[in-house]
Amino acid sequence: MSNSNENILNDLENLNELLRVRREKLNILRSMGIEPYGIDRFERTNLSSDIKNDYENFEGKTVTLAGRIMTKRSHGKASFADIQDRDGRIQIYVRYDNVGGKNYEIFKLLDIGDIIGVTGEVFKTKTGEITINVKDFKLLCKSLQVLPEKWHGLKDPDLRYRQRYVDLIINPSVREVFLKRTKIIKAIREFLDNRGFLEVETPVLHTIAGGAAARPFITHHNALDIDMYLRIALELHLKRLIVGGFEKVYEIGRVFRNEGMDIRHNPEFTLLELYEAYTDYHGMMELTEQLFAYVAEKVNGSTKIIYQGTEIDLTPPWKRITMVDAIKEYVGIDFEKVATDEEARKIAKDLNLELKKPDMKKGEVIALVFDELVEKHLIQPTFVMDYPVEVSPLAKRKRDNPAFTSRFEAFIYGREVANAFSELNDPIDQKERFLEQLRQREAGDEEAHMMDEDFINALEVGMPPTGGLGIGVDRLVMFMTDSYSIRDVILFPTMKPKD
RNA sequence: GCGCCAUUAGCUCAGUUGGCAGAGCAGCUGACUCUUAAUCAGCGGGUCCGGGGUUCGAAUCCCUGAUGGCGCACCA
Repeated sequence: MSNSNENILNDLENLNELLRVRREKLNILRSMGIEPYGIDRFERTNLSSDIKNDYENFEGKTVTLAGRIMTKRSHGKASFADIQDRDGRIQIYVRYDNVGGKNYEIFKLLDIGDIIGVTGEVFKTKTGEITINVKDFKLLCKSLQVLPEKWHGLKDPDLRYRQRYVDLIINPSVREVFLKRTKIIKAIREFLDNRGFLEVETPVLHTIAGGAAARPFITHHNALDIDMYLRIALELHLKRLIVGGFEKVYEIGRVFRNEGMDIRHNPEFTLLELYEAYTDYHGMMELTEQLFAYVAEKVNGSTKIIYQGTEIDLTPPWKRITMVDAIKEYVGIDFEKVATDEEARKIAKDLNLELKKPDMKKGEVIALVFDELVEKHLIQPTFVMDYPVEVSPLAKRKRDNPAFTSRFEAFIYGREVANAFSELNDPIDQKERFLEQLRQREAGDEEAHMMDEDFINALEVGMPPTGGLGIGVDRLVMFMTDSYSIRDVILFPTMKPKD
């Protein structure tokens, strides 16, 4: 302990001047009998916002507040400062007359970034600023780092993400986004709880990474000496719970996909999945549009939002169109008239689309054409229904057309925001589809689904007709907060270490 | 993974044709008891992202590496 203190002192000369000065002040304060990290507990009577929002009631009253010093303006024997607590900033006024000579000297040693508690009387300065006339103050924490400057704040994205704590101190709009994120998640829970859904928790560590097509992160369990996967979806466990008789379940949880990163993808992200027995994907469409409308109304006060300058109307009901009709509408090609895989592949080539593999099936070509040429047009909320069975290994086939499934994805601003289907509950069909995925895996598709024998067993026990829905919570938050990048709605986005 | 761009004081940014490293804020010293981008006077502060190279001379040009941003690819 004393050794490390000496080391810190010995290092003073190697420190940048600004940092050295702060450590020197720390020592001076200690020599004056102030221990800057010595206070365990500080009782406040109010937050800054209490006083600012209700000045008439507080005028002349004595209050105790605490917060971080954000600006300091000293005028000889009187000083002003702004302190920031969780609800905002308020000005304090510290006079030599009021606090005494020694305390005034201590106050002069305080820096922007230090955290103090103050007690004093509420008044308005002659320029009209609501202010605390400080009678007594305590240093609660000395800051040894320098905060970014008051005009331009912290802009460097690298620093903002790596030192989010500084970003949150300096940039009020960042704090607003994350407060809203919390409100959104709370609103989702309210919405689902009110409809009788049961919130559950399922494993994050999987021995089979199922429920989605994605590359998983691999980790290792030492005691069992087996590799495990971080989950890529919640789906297969939640459906086991439907088999188990819960009937309406949801989970809001972190999933992990070992893929590229960009403005819409973070390696770990928050997924909402819900399953409801005895309904189908039409029920899920209704639920999806109601959920979005509820959340928007709750956090923004309107079902209309502006995203990156575009007004988006989330008011139900949303447009519904089948994938084949959407392609007909936006590309002018009618896949109902396409009979063979060869014919479908020729269409893709004529459209200058690159086939991901030489033997692509018709359904895969339909999905490709949709992804490449239709998705980006779907700005207003749109349900795209009836996905090809080849790209939907967990969805129920349409009885009148088994090449397609009772599945939809919802699109807003050209982005997928929800994925849902009538859940496949035929264990034999499910097993065949897993086997087909395995064949693709053998052929080199690392993202093909894995076989999950126990899930097949659950389906053999019997799952009622069920509708299931997945929503990317981060993307929902992006829309509600008008955020350009997913990193702006994740407190600590994944960053590569420096060096 | 590929391409483009960025990286200069704690922060935000200038830096011309390759010729002494700059400003504002922050900091320090002094003055100032209702200021609020406080003011006034003075002072200090640099691994110009790292490593190589070209050159009499490199923040500036070339090569290479790191991190970040954007776009593309990947992501049904």
